[in-house]
Amino acid sequence: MAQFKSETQRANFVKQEEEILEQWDREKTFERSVDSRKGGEQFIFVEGPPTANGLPHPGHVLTRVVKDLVLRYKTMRGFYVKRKAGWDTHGLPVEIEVEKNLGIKTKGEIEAYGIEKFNKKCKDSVFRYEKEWVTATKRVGFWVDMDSPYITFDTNYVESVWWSLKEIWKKGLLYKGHKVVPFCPRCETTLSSHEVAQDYRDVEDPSVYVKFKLKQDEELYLLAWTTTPWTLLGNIALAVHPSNTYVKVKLKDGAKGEILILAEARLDALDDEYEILERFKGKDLEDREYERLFEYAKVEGGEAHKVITAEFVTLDEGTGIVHIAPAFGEVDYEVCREKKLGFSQPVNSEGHFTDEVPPLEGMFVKDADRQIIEMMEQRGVLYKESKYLHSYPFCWRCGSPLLYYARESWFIAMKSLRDNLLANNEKINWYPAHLKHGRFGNFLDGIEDWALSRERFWGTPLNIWLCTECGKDFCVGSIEELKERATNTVSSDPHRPYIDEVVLRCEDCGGEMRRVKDVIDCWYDSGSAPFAQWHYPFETDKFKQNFPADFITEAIDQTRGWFYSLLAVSTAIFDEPPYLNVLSLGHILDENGVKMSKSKGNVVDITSIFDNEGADALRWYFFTAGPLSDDVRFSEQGIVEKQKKFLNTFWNSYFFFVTYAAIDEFNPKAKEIPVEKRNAMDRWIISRWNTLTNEVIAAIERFEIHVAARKIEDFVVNDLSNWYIRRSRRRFWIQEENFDKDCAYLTLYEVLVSLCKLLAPFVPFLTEHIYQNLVMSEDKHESVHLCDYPSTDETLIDAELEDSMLLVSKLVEAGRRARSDAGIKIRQPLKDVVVVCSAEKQDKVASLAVIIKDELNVRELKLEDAKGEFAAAEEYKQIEVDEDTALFLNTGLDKELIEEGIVRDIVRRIQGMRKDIDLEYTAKISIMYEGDEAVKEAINNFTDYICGETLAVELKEGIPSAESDQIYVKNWKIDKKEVHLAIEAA
RNA sequence: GGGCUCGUAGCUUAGGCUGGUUGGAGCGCUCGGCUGAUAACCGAGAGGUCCGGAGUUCAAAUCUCCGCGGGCCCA
Repeated sequence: MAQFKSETQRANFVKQEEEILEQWDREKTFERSVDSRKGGEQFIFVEGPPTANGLPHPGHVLTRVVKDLVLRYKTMRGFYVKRKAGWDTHGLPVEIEVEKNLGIKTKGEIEAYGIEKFNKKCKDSVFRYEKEWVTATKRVGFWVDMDSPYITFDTNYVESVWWSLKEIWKKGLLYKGHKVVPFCPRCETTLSSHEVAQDYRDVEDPSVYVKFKLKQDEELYLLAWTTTPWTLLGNIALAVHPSNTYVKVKLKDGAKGEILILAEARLDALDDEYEILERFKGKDLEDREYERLFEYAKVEGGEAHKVITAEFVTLDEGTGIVHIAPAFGEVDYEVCREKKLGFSQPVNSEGHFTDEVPPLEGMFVKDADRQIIEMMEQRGVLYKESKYLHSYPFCWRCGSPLLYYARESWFIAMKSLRDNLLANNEKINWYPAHLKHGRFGNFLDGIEDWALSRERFWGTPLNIWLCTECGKDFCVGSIEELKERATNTVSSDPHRPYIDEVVLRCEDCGGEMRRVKDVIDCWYDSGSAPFAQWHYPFETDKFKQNFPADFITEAIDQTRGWFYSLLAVSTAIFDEPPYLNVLSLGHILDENGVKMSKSKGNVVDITSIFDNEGADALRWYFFTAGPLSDDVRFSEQGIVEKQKKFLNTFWNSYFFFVTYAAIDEFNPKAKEIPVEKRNAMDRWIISRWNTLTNEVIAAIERFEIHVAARKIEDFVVNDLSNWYIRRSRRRFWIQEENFDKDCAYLTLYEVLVSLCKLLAPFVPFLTEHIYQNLVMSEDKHESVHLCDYPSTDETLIDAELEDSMLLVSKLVEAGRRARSDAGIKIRQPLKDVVVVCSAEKQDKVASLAVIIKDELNVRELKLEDAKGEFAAAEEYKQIEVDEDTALFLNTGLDKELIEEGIVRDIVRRIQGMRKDIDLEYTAKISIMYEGDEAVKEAINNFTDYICGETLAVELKEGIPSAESDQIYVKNWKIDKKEVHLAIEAA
């Protein structure tokens, strides 16, 4: 039979991982691992699609290894786990990347360049870093099917998205309205909220207090405040808080004795002395009409210039009277819509005043502030003016101040689905749990309609056609329907500009129908993944078998991103939750706790981690760092430490085993020894392993990955390596056939193999490497990833034994402390140690007495009842272990003990010398020595012991003075005695 | 500005839900020991305003409130 392959003491993890990768590729291990579970219960996963137009960074790698861990685990637990990769390919970020490359900035420039060419570039750009993504994904060990991924620009995908929008349209949930969006007047484009967040600056704006004269009352003014005077041209209403107190005040002097109204809490805003004439609630002002400030702009669609009440009015700043301009503020727009007020838009799409405002026509709004203030002053409606410092958003591309500006937009009426969203959210398990009713639940509570359309180029075209004659809208739900209804040819590419050419016939009036020029928000694309990846409903089965998902995971920023868009789309169409468990991950910060970003230049290059420490070290670092929901301060040093502490220790446990198993030609298949026949150490480590397995599975099921990983690490480092193997070493060194040695081999072998399985989802490379060498198979490789996940054998858990061992380790600790206090090193044997404890503990200690004697290097262990009065002689050193346990160490020495101490020192030195000259473990040697009488006598009395320990065939006095390459000489000082030792291979 | 979350030794962290001996551990540091699997390990030591403040309580790292700082989302 095949022998275990021998290993080097220091592992080359990176090289091993690369070999494993090749092997997985060659042997299609991933495909086999999935296929082997066909017929098993499904565990459904949906991949949150990344965009491959930038390099993957550590955060992406984290989500990928977490996905991988859970999916490998579930697979090993017997579930059939399909893993379709996905790519998010549409959207503004892609367009911006292309604009940059083309050196253009405005929509006009794009149109001049040609939408066809532009979109072609977008399509190419999307996969610019595909190779890097695929490489990193494979390298980190994420098993996902990248050969047949879903791609959001695919015609099939687009068709499914169209179908879903038609469902929403049929339910009457798709409507056209206005949305106030941040708009860059220079780039002529709206900005996403993400882009807006990129450049907030503290700026000084004019702070103006404006008097609005109430109708019917002479010289009675409402005092309003604004920092954007140019928006006053679009004023439609003034808002007050319904229940706050407002006052009518008479200004004492310098201000013509006029009378103003403002919130009582904001009287500080007045510069003048005043007298309060009257107090009333904001509600009392409702519906009072006031005179327009400027008579220029047209007002359409409703009433205007009256006082309304609104809860959002605050008393933190201003006057408690808020100027409302629906064209320039989101809240303004909403409240006007609610109160059915009119709309006024005196500014064009480049941010210049239109001809509705002759004195300012053609002026850029921000530049008009000065002139507007002067105009107000002339009319006597300006109460006062000052400067105001606040943070205001700027265009991150060109640095222009952004304007908030009402644009036409298509909406999904999510507000009307609020209760359904909340009900579906109840069916979802959130990790961490606080998100469910915290961040996410609160967000759903205050949900707004989804502004779906984007006035852009590269995206899923909005599938709505409008009749140019009668204005009727029609939503196309499939390619087939499009072809049926089209009066001209339909391109096979559903994108702009081809789709823009398709003309339909209006069923009502026979007029021409043309498509709305917009594309849709790419979040809707990815939110459609559960069905669109299967081209539902055009291919039915696959979707039905894969919905809803059992598990998704992404980082915390996706709560209002993908986590929401999935729920929103699924609720609107199926009224079901699209996923049942969602794991939200923290972010990767740099070493100083600051977010990694390109602009700060602190993004860690993940490929160098792969090349230096390897994927397993990185994975283990992530899994043990802390709860997955917490942010991680990423440090390469931390990864190196994990490698040293955990991977090396695991490797060395394995290395120890194969090294001796090779020497002994141990064959695990030839032995079968029931656990109960093995010794206490064996039964203990097996019990510990079974306890561990229980804990690990429970923790993974709770998504407490760090708890599982840390428990395994503790087991490997402390229980297995530093206790079981260290304590059992001598059993492996026995040269002849021996039952106890077989027990040790078998136990260590079983634990290592089981550990490989337990650890396989965590560190898939190292476990594969070790497993394949341990589980020998001549014809083909078996993979650890094709194994079943281990389960606990409760009959092998011996709680009492685990307990006893704990007590033993405490006693050993105490004994060492006693030695340390008495200044007697461990190599010096001592006569006895006395343990005073309860009868119950005595039994436990007695069963493991050998271990204590050996660890403490004492000849005898005596037990005394705690109740009895143990009178220790003078030479006993006492140490308290716990309330009812004490340990007494006999520090008295006699000649024999001293001699043995010397001898053990000599053996230790010789072993060190063997190591110095790299002797094989099994090589025989000759020993030569020189020393004083005491040394000579000790050596003579313990010749057999020395020879046995050091594999010496000869032990003689005198070291040849002649230089020889064969002889290795070293001079030592043992307890202040000069000792010269020499060894030579025999 | 709002919501959520995190903040424990130089660094990484346990404990916190359920308040109760001197707040544990690892890395690093000092001293000593052990070592033919392990740049490993063991013993002792130095190192803590448990972010700050207030409150509840006989008792607060833990519960409550207000701040400060990091992160995310929203404005």
